[in-house]
Amino acid sequence: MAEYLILTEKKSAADNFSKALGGSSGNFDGHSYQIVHAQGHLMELSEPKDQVAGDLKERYGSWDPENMPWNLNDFSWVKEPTKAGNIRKILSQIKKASQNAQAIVIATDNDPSGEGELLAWEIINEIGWHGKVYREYHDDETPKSITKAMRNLKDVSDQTKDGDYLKANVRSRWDFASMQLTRLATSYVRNAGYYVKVVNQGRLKSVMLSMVYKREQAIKNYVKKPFYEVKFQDDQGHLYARKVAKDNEERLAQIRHADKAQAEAELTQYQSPVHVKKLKMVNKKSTPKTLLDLAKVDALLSKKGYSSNKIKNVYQQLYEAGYVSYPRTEDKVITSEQFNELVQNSKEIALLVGVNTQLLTHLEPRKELVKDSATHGANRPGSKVPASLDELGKALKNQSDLECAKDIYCLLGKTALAILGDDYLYRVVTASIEEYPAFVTQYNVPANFGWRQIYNDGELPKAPKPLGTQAKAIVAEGANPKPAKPTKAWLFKRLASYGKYGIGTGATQQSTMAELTNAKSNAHLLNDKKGVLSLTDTGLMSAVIAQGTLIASPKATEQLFQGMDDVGNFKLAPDQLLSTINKVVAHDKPVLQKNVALVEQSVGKPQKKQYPKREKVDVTYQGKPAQINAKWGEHTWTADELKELSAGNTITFDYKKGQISGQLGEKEYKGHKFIAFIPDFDN
DNA sequence: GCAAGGTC
Repeated sequence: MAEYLILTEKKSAADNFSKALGGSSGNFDGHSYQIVHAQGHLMELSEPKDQVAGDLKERYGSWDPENMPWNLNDFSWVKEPTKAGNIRKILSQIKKASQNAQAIVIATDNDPSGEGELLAWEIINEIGWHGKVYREYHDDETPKSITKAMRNLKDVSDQTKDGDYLKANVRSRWDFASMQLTRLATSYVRNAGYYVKVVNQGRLKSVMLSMVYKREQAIKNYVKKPFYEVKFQDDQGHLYARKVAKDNEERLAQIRHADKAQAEAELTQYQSPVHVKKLKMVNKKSTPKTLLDLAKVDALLSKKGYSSNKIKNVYQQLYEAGYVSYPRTEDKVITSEQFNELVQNSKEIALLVGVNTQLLTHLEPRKELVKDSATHGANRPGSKVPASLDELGKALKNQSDLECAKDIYCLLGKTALAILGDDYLYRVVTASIEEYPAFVTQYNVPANFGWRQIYNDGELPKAPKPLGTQAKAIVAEGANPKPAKPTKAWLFKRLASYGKYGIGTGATQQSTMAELTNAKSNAHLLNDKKGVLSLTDTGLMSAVIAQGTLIASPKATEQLFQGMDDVGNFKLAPDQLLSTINKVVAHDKPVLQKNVALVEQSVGKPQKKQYPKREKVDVTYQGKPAQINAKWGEHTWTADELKELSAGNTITFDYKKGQISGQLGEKEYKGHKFIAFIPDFDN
């Protein structure tokens, strides 16, 4: 009988706890223990209609705008196990193990969002545990950190006083309540006559779509404004120009002439040719960049044409086989242990990914990349190094993903090995025109490529020509820059760097990107062509209808997260923060309604035949011939199923993540009676 | 059918 039941977030964490404490059960520091693990969140909030009293079910099941905003006091906030296959089994295992324990130790990921506390308390509440609960706070999953944390347990038995739980819990309710905006947007667009599945809105999705939309508009509205500027050009081609700060419009207007003739007039004021004067040459160096996160891997490999969905799935399979490190890390650095492992495996990895081992010379950890604390460490090759790249196929369900797996491994290998390369050394040359010192030029001369020979995003810079001796005044043509096309790399960067908190976690950004760009998803709102994004028709509707709303503003997340900090510090009551979503819905509802008119401007009038006529098949119901839809949702009836249904039998078939049972019956819609498949859950 | 957050 174990005294402590140690609950970790996932299997890999349970394995690391087991290593640190000396087994999946045993004795540590005078206490007997047993380790169990969750699998991320095991519970999720029930459907809105299942959280309210009987007479309110219709209202909260409805997508009709007249039923919103919701009154959040109507909600019970009851949760149920998630739909994934083995969740109930995991829950019952944890419950069973808890029956022998004197206390539960929350040992989930220790992250400031409080998500680890939330998913632990969801489980603790679900199994009906009312005993002692402790929290340990590990910085990373090394034995040293885990044992240290396990010696410093905090009693958190009262969950209403666990600030981390409170903040994450209110976050989850706020986000859940934000689904009203999807219902509103979808209903308004449908009521205007458009055929759409769902017009998604949320504080992450809407912001992503809005960013792409605004960039698309900026490209569409771009008007090239050429300007003419006097510069000097030396006999080696280097250009000398006057330095002006970008925001110094007054000075820019003096130098950049809209009229070519003005520039030509200015040109005559200068003598030409003139002399080049070298001002200085400074030695500089740059160290390897930080390692990758999943969003960066996604953005870089999308250039090769892989979808976000494929990268997510293939990466996960490589992780499960031990070939790559944990995918959904927030870390951009690694620990010394992780660094040592990389050094040990470096030659093998280099041979696999095609890096010259002689370049691996910097075996001392650089302090900006190797820190004392990092939970999973940045994305990099795993502990298990394959004997060949083809061996990665063993990890894959589908061998056609092998090329993608190899590209992921090579990218991770090269970026990780780059931190074992020398500094990149270069010289910065500055020169000016002797007669007109305001005209300057500056360029870099690479001296030693160092780590950039191991990994460089794009081509290595070429050595520039030497400085010339003489220069001539010329009229150079320039223009206001055309906005670049929106790409995944651009979007990820904007999301991550917004405000104090960023918008969405790296892992959620990548999985949301995968959802939005997946043609099979209900939320297929973005097209992806080698990493270049564009809005689908529904995506455009979603973005257009959300203009001017709070949900599409990054400030919504910023204020929510600021409020979460206050909830975590007990400066703000959770319900106070939750009520801010009511204000968002109240503000956004009329904006969405008004914006429907803009949808017509951008995608045109709805076509007349909106809802495709469904294909019918013949059945028999109570001895009489009838017709039903050939498909139920995404399921097409087989001949056998139709036979069974016609015989009046109940059939069961696999559907999405579960099974559906039901039989034929009568249905009524708008006064019209017909025969249809009635699933059991409708009764 | 809906959110965003975990996870396989």
